[in-house]
Amino acid sequence: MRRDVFQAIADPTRRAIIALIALQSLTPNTIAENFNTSRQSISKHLRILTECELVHQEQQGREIYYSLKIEKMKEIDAWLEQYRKIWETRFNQLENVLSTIKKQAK
Amino acid sequence: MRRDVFQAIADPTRRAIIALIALQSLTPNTIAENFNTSRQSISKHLRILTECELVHQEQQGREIYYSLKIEKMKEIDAWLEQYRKIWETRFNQLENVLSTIKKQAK
DNA sequence: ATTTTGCGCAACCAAAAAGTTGCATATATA
DNA sequence: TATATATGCAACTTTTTGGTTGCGCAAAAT
Repeated sequence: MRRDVFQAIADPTRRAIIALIALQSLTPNTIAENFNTSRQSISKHLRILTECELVHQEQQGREIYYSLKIEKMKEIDAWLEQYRKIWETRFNQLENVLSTIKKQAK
Repeated sequence: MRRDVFQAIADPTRRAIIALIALQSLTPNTIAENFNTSRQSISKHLRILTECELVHQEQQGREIYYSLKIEKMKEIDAWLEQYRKIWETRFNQLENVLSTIKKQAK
């Protein structure tokens, strides 16, 4: 059972859940109301998100509030960093080319 | 058949392929040499990456060179942006709290 | 011209994932 | 106390995915 952040965000429903609980804690039922799927399937997605340590649970009476562990999202950001470097370099190279052309035009 | 960038990067082999061809174009055979899986399975991953428009193919005789379309990676970056805003805001809030504590300490 | 090489594609298979159904458990409420 | 509500969990089904095998085709090498 692969269980990492990349796997977690691969599913569109999970990305939508992430977006929902990014700013406020919500219960499974409330989350499920936003989708046209069953509570149980949302529950399953929440379990996966929990296993990936992407969400935090807080029991309050018989309700469980789920919220996003935003720090975990930084893992994706960190992975992306290497590619960000590449596209920035390419952009700079393009800039150099453009400025060279400019100079030659004078 | 869902086919988006998030689905593409969900598989560790595909992430490794992306890393491999990020800086230089490679043929399927060369890519496959870096893994202990068959050429065909790599070929299949390349097809998925192509369908997601994450890679670019360039035929050269009977060889096909694959390279990363780095711009596509920016889609992930764009998606991440909304969460980056959140964690930066939270950091600033923490900063405010800390500076308030500092002031009170004086 | 024949053989080898690089590749994609389709068919198949096993494993995993997504969703459903049914239940158990704990907390509220009447 | 009996009932309703919120939830997790396990079993089952269907769909998707990753991988293999076996082709066919075109380009290179012999």
